[in-house]
Amino acid sequence: MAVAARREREREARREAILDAAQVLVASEGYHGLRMDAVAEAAELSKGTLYLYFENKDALCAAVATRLIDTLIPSIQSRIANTTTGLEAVKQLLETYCEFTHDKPQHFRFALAWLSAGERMDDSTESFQIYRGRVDHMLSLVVSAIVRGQADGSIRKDIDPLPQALQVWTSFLGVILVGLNKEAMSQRITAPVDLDQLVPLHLDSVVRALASEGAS
Amino acid sequence: MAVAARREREREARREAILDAAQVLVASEGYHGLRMDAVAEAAELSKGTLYLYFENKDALCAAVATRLIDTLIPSIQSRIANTTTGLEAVKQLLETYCEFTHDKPQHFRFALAWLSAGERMDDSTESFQIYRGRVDHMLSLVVSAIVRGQADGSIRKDIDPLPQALQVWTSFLGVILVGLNKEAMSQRITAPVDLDQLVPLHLDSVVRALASEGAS
DNA sequence: GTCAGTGACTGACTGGCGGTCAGTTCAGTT
DNA sequence: AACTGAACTGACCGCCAGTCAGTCACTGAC
Repeated sequence: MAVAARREREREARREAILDAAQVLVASEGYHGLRMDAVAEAAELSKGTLYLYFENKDALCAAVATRLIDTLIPSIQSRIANTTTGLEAVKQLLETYCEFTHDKPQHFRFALAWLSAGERMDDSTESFQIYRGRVDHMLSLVVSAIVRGQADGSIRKDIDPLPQALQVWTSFLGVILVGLNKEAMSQRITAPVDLDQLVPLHLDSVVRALASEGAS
Repeated sequence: MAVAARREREREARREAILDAAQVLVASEGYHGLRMDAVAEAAELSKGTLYLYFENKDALCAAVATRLIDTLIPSIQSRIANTTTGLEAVKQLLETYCEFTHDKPQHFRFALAWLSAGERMDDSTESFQIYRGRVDHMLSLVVSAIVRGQADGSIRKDIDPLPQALQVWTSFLGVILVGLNKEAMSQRITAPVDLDQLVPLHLDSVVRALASEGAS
């Protein structure tokens, strides 16, 4: 039955088409602005069809986020490969992360910040489990960079890599979250601050906190 | 006309009653779980009446958040007053902040994290402007602690207080955000990490990054 | 060639919720 | 007693995620 194989391919193509449509819309409208009707319209399908491919809106969003992270991880890995110390690797990792968020702010605000969203989100779907796997993977990159830094002496040895990696990650998240929606933030904070300088500032803080005493 | 004065008091009391009801509900249901019908029910009013006191749901939420922050600020100020250095003040400030979030996680997750919410929120209401004022105030406490630390030598002099205060604040936000909903996070991250240790870890990082070279 | 089976797709519909507004109530005024 | 207006009400509206009974196109068996 070559038919079944073709059907499978076609199905996968449809799924990708839906993801394409959703990705464009999520960038322009944000998560809450994303309408399933609009996705259906953009994908030239009826709304009901979307639900044959994704359990619900959150599952669709998780799949979009997963695809986005999948473009980020290889970049990070290649950047890390060219570093001489673990501390440098952490720095490169975060910088790559930043460049991506700078390129496609809406996408990554969504893909990464979503994780920390306080509000209810359906995390029971298969799509979400896959997304979770990607996040775990990114976190593991931070952990191994720290471990490597401890081995080569660039990072303090009195820290526990896993919790520290989470600290680095989550604090970065906060900075990115605020830095990404400058327009809204400048409405919400009176202080005349250029939010673009926030990220390098934080990067510097993280490096200072991780570096071994003697390191430059 | 003593009548007008009494009316004004009664009106204020109603407003407070609505806020009481909303505060309880926002703690148990979160922002998205908060239903205006439920608030009306809890306040023993009809839904329409809520809109005589608050322009919309976001304005109501901003007012709740403002009240919560108003309980936090005095505590922070008294804690700061008893410190010997600016660096110590920053530390105490963040710790106080933490204790409050630990006591009433749902409340402060809402009150503080809300600011950084990526999603659209009506920030045009008067209630929101007042809320914004409180956030500015909290931020200014961080700024002055840093300035003080630079004066007394406990904090590095090569940093710009305002952006650095924002960096401290926003990175803390990220950590708090994740740390607060441990249950959900443990669903979203496979790593076996005790999220409670995240906050002290971050506190330590912040202090290390701010401290002048020679300081202990 | 036909026809029953199968999977893809559709769009009208439901239910939940934020927000509205014409109408009711009643303390206070004249 | 008649009037005024502020407080309050709840039925109603529009929007949107999610559903489901029904249609359509293709396939493989006979």
